[in-house]
Amino acid sequence: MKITLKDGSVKEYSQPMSVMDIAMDISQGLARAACAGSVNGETVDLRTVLDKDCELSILTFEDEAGRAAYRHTASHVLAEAVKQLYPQAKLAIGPSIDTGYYYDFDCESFSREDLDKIEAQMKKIIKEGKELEKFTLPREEAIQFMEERQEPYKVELIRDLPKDAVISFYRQGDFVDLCAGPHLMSTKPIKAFKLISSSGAYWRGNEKNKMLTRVYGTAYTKKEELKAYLDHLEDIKKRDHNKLGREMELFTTVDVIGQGLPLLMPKGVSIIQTMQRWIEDEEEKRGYVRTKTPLMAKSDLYKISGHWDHYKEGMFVLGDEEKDKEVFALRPMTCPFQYYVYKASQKSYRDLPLRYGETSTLFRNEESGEMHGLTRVRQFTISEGHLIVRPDQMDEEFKGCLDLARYCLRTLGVEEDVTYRLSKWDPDNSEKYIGDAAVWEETQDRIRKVMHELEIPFTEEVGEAAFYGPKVDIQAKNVYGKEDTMITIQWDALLAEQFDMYYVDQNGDKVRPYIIHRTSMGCYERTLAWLIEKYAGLFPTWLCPEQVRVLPISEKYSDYANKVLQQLRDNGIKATVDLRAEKIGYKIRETRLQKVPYMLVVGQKEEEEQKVSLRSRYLGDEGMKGLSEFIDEICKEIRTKEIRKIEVEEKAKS
RNA sequence: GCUUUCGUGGCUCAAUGGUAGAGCACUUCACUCGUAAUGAAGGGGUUGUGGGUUCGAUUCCCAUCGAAAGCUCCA
Repeated sequence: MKITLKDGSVKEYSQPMSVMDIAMDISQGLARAACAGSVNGETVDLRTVLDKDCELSILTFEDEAGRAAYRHTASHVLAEAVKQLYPQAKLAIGPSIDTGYYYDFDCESFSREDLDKIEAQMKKIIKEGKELEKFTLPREEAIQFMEERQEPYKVELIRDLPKDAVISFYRQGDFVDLCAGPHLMSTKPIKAFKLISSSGAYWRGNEKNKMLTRVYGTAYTKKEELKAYLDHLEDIKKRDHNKLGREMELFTTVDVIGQGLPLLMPKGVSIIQTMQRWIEDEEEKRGYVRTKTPLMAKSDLYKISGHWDHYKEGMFVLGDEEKDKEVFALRPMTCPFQYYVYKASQKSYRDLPLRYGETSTLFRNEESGEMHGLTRVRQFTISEGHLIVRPDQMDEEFKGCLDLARYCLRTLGVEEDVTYRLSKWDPDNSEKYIGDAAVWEETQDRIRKVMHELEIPFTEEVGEAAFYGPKVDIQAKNVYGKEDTMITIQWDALLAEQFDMYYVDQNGDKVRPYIIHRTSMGCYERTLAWLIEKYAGLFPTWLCPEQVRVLPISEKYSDYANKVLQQLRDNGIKATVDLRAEKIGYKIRETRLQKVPYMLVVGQKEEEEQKVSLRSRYLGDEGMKGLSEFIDEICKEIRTKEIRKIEVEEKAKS
């Protein structure tokens, strides 16, 4: 048999060989690093015996699938340790994940001390360096085997496997786990691992099921890599918007005001205001008209829209249908309000497309565990818009929305940080949606076509659509890797019917328009959170709540400092002055810590020459300069929304 | 909503079943200063809230509100 290796070389063997044997034949080093194999592109266990010609790569920790096998074995070590320390614990599942692995147990929850004990036990197990042995059992025997071992979750998993599936197990010493693999040959190579945390998780991810205890861990081949990862976890906490945003006085929360109701403070408002003005102006350039519609409506409206049936528990309802003549609800979206703006007069095909925009405050009654900083809140403001278009204009208008969204992302400097997702309906769950299958398939095809034409890479996700249509969601990850929707563009061929919207075509017939629901940028609160984390608080100058601070050397130069300040403000620059009787070093330190991009130091020299000494976070001390020259430069930077690279090292805050 | 953890001056944190302490910040005074912390003095907490146990609770128990991580959810 001929084995073609990654580098193109060919090995010939006269008898069947396991992947591990081949690795050993190539080199001892490779055999030591081997985690799994890849045969004709398919990941296999090191124990897999090859008997036909094929292409083989030996996967190590450097390969994604190899890393997964390595960490999966670490999760088995975790499970073995838990079973040794807590024999009554029942095993559920324990896969590898991006950042490591986890294992779910049905048992008492673990404290940090418990995790430390488990870690120590894992060390012992690894030191013993037990071999992992793979074996398979027929279905009935597999069930019986796990029943004898009193593992009800494993029994359930086996019962759900296809009838003809080969059921494999891995054994290390006394510990046996149902597992498809692949795994390392022994527990010995696991060099650097750490249990990160413990939390609850529902069995099979269903909240109706029992809550199990999940232990998260990670594992690396080198101690330094593990340390680097743990340091990274500490580091990202510093950019966490929920911490940094409060520290920088962008927002705060107050117990008595309520969950999910952050208070935006002056600096936070400044950033949001800047973005809002920019977006509103940009939309106007692109032919949008603006509406301003009520924050609440009678229940009747939501009954027409379908929200009363599909989304009532997510709304803040004012009043009681049993007792009150009128029941109101705070709006969770703007759609129907703008539809009634459309319906206020009769429309011709010549009027379309109509692009309505509104800076719209919405209310959603999220469950108490869902709220988070500025990213999941109960009241938020969004650059919401609805385009009422003729069916034949739909593709072009949809493209226009994507173009606007991408312009916004580009300008904010986050274009590279997003992924695009086509969110489709779930045909197996059709009662969650309105309209029939044909409409859904057609609109999904048309969105796909648009995305291909624009050459935007995207993934597809079943069951993520709105109840009235499929959509393109633009997703971003926060510092912890958790994904959120930043921008959404939704294709709606159905709601016009619900609201009896129409236009009159060339023939004088009434025709249903299509609707695009879209945001040009995510909600302002969430976008602010995203930018805080993206820039670690060092926002591009045009977004900074304070762009320049004037620092007089002593109180003697207050008058000149005030004069400089006034000129900056006259030019629309967000500037302040620090007139306190402090030393210049102190004022500079404070200004840097508050992340103000530019400082203008003024003293005797500057006053005599009518200049300023510039110090920026970009280049540090830049020396004396004419004030108008500086104003020209910064105004240009602000006008072009430039994202300047920060060259000056931030000194640690001690 | 569920599991776990947490809640001490504006912020970061310390402490003990026996009348709460530090640093930063704040206020006042002195210094009038040249590129990351000038010095001194002072004010500020019924330890999230409400109960209970106890001679005594900030510490132990219960409830409640809020926060963090994860799960579920996100029209």
